[in-house]
Amino acid sequence: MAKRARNKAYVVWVGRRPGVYHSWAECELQVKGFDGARFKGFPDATEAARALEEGPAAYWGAGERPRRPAAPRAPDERPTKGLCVDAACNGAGGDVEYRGVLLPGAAQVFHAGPFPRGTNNIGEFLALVHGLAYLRQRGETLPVYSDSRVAIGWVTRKQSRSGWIADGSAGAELQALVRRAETWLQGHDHGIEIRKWETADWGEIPADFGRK
RNA sequence: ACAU
DNA sequence: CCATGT
Ligand SMILES: [Mg+2]
Ligand SMILES: [Mg+2]
Repeated sequence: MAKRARNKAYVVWVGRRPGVYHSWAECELQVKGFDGARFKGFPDATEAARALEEGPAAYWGAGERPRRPAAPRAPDERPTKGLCVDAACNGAGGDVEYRGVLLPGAAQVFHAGPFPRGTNNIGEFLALVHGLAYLRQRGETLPVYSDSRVAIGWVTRKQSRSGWIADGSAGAELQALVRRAETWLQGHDHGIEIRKWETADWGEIPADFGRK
């Protein structure tokens, strides 16, 4: 996997001991639980050092993000019929749960978890497969919506590509559920339409857990 | 970069 | 700010 351009240096303007740090772990010690802390990551130590001189004012936030999400761009086109699925994960390696919600109305029709030691993508994948099985069992012809490109991709190829599954670091229960989901996909021609939920246009998917 |  | 993925 092409690694993301990750921050390598962190400037702490306000914290236990202001300065430049070379790992998030070090930075976090200076900043976590420190009221009014101001800090930011940079690609390298040179940029971080310059930022330390300039002060935090040049770099907007103080750990605060916009309180409200951006407004949907096309709420008029928001789907009114279908099964929406979503997952929640308490950090990579944290607890995973997922659910499905039926439109119109957004009534919850299934929910599973929390299961220990998973990832966002494992949850999104299980949610989507559960949605397909749910619709198939009832002979429903509705589309399923997911906001996860990763999950849609895995389901389309009927196999997950989770690093946490591949190397066995996911919880045993999740490991088994993913395996079962893959087997189910490979054995059923569900014929259900899978659609991407366009969050930027329509707002959060109705199945969202609202924890962000 | 994009989606979470 | 972190992490999981294409
Ligand atoms: Mg989601
Ligand atoms: Mg969500």
